[in-house]
Amino acid sequence: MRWDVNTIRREYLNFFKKKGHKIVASAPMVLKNDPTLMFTNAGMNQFKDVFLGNNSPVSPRVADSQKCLRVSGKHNDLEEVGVDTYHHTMFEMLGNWSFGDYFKKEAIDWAWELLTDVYQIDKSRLYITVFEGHEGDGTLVDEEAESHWKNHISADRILRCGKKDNFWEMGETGPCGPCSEIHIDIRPDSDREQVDGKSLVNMDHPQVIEIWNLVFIEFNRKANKELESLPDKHVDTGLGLERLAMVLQGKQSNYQADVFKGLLEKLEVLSGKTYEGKDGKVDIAFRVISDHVRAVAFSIADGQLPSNTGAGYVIRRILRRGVRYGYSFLDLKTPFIFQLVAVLVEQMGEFYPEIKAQKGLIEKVIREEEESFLNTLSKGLIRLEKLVVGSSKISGKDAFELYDTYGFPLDLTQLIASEKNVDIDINEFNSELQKQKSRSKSKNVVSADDWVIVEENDELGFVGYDSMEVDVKITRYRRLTEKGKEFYQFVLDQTPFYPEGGGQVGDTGVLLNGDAKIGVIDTQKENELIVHKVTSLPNALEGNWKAVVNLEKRKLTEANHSATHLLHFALRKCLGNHVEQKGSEVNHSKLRFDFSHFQKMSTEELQDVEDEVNSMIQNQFVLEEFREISIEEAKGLGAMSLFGEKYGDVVRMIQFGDSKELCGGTHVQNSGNIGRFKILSESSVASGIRRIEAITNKAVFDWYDNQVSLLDRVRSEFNNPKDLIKSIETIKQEVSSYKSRIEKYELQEVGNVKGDLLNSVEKIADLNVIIQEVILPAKQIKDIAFQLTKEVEDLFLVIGTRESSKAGLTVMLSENARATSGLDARNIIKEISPLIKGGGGGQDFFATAGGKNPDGIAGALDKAKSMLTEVLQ
RNA sequence: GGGGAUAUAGCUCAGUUGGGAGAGCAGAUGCUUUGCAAGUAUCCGGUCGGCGGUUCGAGCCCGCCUAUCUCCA
Repeated sequence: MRWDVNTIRREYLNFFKKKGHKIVASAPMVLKNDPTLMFTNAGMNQFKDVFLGNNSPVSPRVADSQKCLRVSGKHNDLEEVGVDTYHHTMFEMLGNWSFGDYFKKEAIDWAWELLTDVYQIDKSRLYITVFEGHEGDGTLVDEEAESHWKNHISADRILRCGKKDNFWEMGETGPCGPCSEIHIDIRPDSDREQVDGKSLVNMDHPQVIEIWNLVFIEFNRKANKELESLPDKHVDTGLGLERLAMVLQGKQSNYQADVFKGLLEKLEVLSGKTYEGKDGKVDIAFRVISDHVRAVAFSIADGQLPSNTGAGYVIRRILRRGVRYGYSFLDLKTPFIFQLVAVLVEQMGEFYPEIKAQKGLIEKVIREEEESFLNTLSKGLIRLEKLVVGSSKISGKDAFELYDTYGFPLDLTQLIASEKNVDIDINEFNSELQKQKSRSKSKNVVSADDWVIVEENDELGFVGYDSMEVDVKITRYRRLTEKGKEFYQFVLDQTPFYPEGGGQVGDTGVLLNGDAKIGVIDTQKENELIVHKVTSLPNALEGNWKAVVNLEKRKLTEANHSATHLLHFALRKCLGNHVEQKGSEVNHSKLRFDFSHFQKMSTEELQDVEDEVNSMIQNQFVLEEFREISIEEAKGLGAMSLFGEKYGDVVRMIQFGDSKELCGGTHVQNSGNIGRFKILSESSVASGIRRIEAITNKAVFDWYDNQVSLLDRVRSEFNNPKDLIKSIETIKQEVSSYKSRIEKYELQEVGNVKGDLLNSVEKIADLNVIIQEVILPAKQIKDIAFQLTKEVEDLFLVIGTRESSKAGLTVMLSENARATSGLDARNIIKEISPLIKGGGGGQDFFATAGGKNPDGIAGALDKAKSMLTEVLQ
């Protein structure tokens, strides 16, 4: 095939390279530094700062192929993808940019040249749209663009369109401008003769579609909604690679092009079904799955594992949608999506080396995720079956419980319900969802009074990187009520106390002024304010105070914090770069570190990580602190930054050896000061996220001391053997052999007692009566009673037993005994148990009682006997 | 961070108001068969996640842990 997708991409980039463009790599699809956006959803994302003027471009002319992900927005709700043949979650956007360099003429000329000359697209199928102007904005028809187009195409193929389609804005405010789109009509000639393609432009026709959007950024939208002309005008274009491939390969649907062909073929093999390219559920399933596997695989390659939060949750939902369609319509009930990864790597691995490099990880993660979801599904199906049986309606509450507790998707519930002609109360479902949302929001209530100003003064904030003791003034205070208890909060003009942040706990310490002494029990940040929590108010707040940090705790905390950095580094080294910090908590006694990783760490891995950290400690790396460094510089040096953290332009970077992290916390001066590092546990906090808890410094030595003394005690309990393990194994073996021997003897004992009881049978009327006191544990008396009732007909059994100061009674009546006597075991127990000062109960044939008067057993047995003789007379 | 759920034989799961721990599959053995697949009969297999409490008696009720799943933020 002449125009396979890799050739199309290469030719595009080559074309613009020849026109003086710098070819740049695709930015990651998963964004980590933009709070407004989770995923790259357009080619221009990585140049946002250039358009905003915050950053200068690497070159005035740039071109690339950008991987993008869209899961929401116009025409691109996740639930719509796969239903038609031309929308995707993940797609590649070819783009060329001019930053204050060329403008409309070149952009238009080159677009035309590339499409018609290089790609040889039939000119008679192309249509152009230009902006028609907007009165409110004071913008006019984009005659400039129109006149350039007229050099290539006849005027009757150029349409003027409105603001909705042909005026691009980045946001409420900011850079914007008119755009000009190239549309193509790929319908068969017979259709084209009947209906003019021009009339179908921008009409959502699947075969008359936009392929290239050229945006001319020439205005800035101000906050008052007015437009001002930009001094530097930019070009931003986007050409969808998948659509282009469809056009150049002469196909009617993106999914018929080679981009998806391999995936669909593999899926046909896996499912034994055939993709026909129509609108049936089976075909939709084919499209959904082949689309979603791309999105998921690339996200994982970008380091975003499926999880239960944020971007990871979006990825999980995409993958599960794929599984769901395979499950429902292709009858694929075992993991299958992971098997498509190899096809994807084969096809795209050359241009996107990240998926090739991480193929194994991607397959493993997808497979595990599929398995766990299929498990969830099958459990949910069973529950749903039970709900549907004999009912014409599923309540919203039940549907919500399935969804919320068992993770069973609503659409599957709906699907199954509709198959069985059962209704679901969606309104109730939604209101349950709403309740769940508000439950999650409610927090524990803390009430604070207004601030009271003590002394007007500047508040300089934290100075505790360098000093642990500082002369300070209290500038203000307020009262705080927390769970019914009263506290006070102080703000100081400057403070050596580290406020909780970056996982590190707030400092504790004291404030001193002459004889006055206030204990600071916690330090926290409230926006930019550092507040010190104390339990009581001194007589006078004014004057000069000395703020003294609890040095011992701070030092231990620092050792744990620095160790956390080394741990992070060691984990990435031993497990791979998919490891990322997901949370941490560091105090003076231990450290806790949560990170992304897809499976339980093995003992060996834990040992490797621990060894790596300890060797970094032994290397005695001197702390290198870059207190004020630009974020670009820090990243250029390879500093680790955290997802979800907000960083300013100037950051602080902490380095020990090769470990470099952006961090505001406090650290030891030399990694050697950490002393020693020991992992105590490795566990899971959510799927895909593991937690390590560890200790350092003195705590490690204490831990070893405890272990050694424990071992010593164990050793001495075994009389200090040469081989302790062997001794333990021997003892274990002996115990189990004694256990089985004891059981044998007990069985014999039970047999003996049973024999004695059988010998004591007394005939009263037609009943075989056994009334005896024996010495056996309660459990065995029960066994005997059940055995005897099978072996002895017409049994009337009452057994008493004593164990130290406790007494027990057991009554067993055969069916016949109950019938003849009219007695109930429960009644007998009720009558006789007071004699042993106790009570009990049971069933009609078997009842037990316990009491604390063993001396009453004889009387109780007599009474039982007389109850029997009385009713028989 | 918060809500909900689950934990019983090697595996998948039942277990009624608290009253003698079960099924299917897997495993062992015998029979059947030239052999396999299958059939058939018998057997083995359990700290009912852990700790504590209530009770005459707890797999079941209560409390606290641990692990896993799931939804929300």
